[in-house]
Amino acid sequence: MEESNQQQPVYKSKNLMAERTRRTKINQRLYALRALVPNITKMSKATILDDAFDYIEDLKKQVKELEDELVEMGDEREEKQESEASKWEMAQEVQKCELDVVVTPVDAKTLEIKIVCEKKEGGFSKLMAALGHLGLEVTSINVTSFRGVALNTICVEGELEMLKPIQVKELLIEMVKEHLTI
Amino acid sequence: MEESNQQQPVYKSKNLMAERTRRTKINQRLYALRALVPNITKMSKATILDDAFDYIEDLKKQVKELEDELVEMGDEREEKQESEASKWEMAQEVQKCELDVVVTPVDAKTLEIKIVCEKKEGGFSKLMAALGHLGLEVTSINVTSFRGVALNTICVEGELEMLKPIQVKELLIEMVKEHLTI
DNA sequence: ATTAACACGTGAATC
DNA sequence: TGATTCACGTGTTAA
Repeated sequence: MEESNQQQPVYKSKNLMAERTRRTKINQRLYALRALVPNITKMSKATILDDAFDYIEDLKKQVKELEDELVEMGDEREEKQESEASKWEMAQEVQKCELDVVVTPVDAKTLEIKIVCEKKEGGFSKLMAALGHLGLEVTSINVTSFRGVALNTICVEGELEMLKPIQVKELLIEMVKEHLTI
Repeated sequence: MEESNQQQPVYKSKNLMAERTRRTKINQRLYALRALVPNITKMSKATILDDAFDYIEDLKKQVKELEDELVEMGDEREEKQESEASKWEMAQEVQKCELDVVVTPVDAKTLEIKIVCEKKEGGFSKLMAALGHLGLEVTSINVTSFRGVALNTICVEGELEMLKPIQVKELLIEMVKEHLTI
């Protein structure tokens, strides 16, 4: 119950409202800051600032560590890529060939390979070895031969980021030319 | 010039000093915070808090991005390590393996061979080579592998007068034990 | 002279 | 109760 006869304080300063809004503003920012900082110990103005300080230092440290770790990994990654690239270059020598090799990507890790070639003693083994050497894991094979012609359907899985179907095809053509077609 | 008769203010509150130290404390933290934050626009209390807020948000964002990037790289790295490790483990496990080799005569010249064994790098090639060495011509192969276990169904033709199914089986078991089970 | 920002002392509330 | 913390109104100062 508010009484009508209560004193209305008379304010001398003109900047009263300005000061009020200023304080409100500061407090708002302060509380916003508090909301942003986890692990608040005490909700005091001083401690809020203190925790914010520590938190910023923590974040700075984290950023620095993560950046260091990242460049480190980046270096390793580049090294690996480079080594694989050189491997790849070695195997890159490709000639034209009129064999029937079809490489079809199934999904991100799987290729379907169809090869029609002349059947040769030991050739199939070498084909398997070649696929293994490319880092491709054979998950399924179906081979039938008739009258000296072999029909190979092979499913392989592997890291295909660096091994595009067309490249696999060219490698296989070379392989087949060299070892299988005779 | 200070006069000796100037009024010394009389303070009513007892918490005057406490309040003074409190304000000093808050201001110290505030200035410390300001020193920690780069790109200060205006040196006002409100703006200091505001800039600190934005800065923390910025740092949080940076940390998150870096972490994501790192996790991504970490996954790739782990995958590679894991693949190589599994390869290594597979290559190391030589002894323990229960084989399942079934040799069934189809006709006078044809055998159907079923082999269930652990999948090994290059093992399949050796199996093919071994069959060739036995004078058996492979006319049909079907291989599927799942979780490191390979299921081979092979049809071979050859001169079987001297090569009974049971002998082929024993030879294959030995062969698989020696080269395939890994 | 107007304004924005600040420090101060004080009363009140909280623990 | 004392000790802390806060909000408030005010005076002051620099732009």
